[in-house]
Amino acid sequence: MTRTLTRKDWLDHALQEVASKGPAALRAQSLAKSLGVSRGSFYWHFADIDAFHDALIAHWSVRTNDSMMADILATISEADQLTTLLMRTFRSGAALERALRAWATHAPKMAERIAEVDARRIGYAVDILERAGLADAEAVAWARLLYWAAIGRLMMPDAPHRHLSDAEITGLAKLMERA
Amino acid sequence: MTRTLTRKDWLDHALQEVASKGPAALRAQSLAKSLGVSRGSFYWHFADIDAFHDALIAHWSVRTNDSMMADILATISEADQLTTLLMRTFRSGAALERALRAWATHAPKMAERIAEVDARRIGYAVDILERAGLADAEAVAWARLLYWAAIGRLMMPDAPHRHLSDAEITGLAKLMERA
DNA sequence: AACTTTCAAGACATATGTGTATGGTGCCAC
DNA sequence: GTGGCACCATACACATATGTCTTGAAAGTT
Repeated sequence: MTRTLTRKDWLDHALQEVASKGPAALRAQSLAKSLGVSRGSFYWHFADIDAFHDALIAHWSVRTNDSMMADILATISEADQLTTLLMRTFRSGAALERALRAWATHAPKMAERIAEVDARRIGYAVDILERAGLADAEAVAWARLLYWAAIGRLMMPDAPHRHLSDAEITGLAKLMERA
Repeated sequence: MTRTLTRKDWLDHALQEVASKGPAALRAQSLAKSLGVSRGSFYWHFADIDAFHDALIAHWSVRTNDSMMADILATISEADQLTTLLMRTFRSGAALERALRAWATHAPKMAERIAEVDARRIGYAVDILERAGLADAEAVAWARLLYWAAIGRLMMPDAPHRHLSDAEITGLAKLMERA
């Protein structure tokens, strides 16, 4: 029941819109219409479209990094950490991440942040694999391969297979342990 | 030196544009401008934007399926077929496929064709792995994992790593054979 | 109560997009 | 050589986008 909109309201709403309608929905007029306000509000909170995009990317970036690490570190068993990471990557905000990665293909600033997130996640996967006993080079190779597979799966268009079951994800983790 | 443009000219040019500028470049006016003609030509060759998109998707679909299969079947050694498939997927028209997959995230018709291409490629990978001696279930699991990794790698934003060397791809193929 | 700040509406200029209708130009057939 | 067809330009009506400016309402401040 907020009488007026905040900067954060605009950014949160934009994330919803891009997740469901794609990067083309990230327009001042389109967002204003779906929010039921005029663009006067938009141009009060943000200097222009570019500044808005920058703010949106930053908003998503901090939210993603925070939530992911907290979630993984909260898992009790060390053996389950890889499974948790995989699940988190395969599942979390699938539609949003899919849309943002699509956007990133032709939005360099978004691409930078995505690259940061990827590097962080892969690094964490390497840590887990090394603690599980894999040699350095092998851990890196496997971490990359598994992470690429996670992203590739995420970007696949055939919806019925998009969400892996817990069993399938656990199976992937076990498959890796055999190497 | 064609004096006038053909339907195919428009489609080929559109593929170039979407590869370099993204799905947002698939507009009649934008394409006409970059071709140095007016939209009169566009609306003579195509009924409307939707019909153009359909034609573009079909154009890409046949081109992709034709070239991929011809390329793979032309490889001599059976042992090299997996490597060829991986290379073909990792490399061929990377920018175009990246852009079209980005487009497909919010264009159902494009998503359908992408799904067809994916199914075909994965099916072919399964064949190769089975001929190499893997059991049915394992061949399917590995084919999917490797193909997802290929796509995930393709969609990664950090450019310096986008193109895998021959050695890295061969390494992936070998990594799989150990399982 | 008067004043200021915060937020949003509305009008305006301009750019870019779609789609139609009409007219023009070059080429080929006959 | 003229008639017809294929291809494209131009003009029009309309929708949607950005960004600026002016006005105004509602909340908080003093």
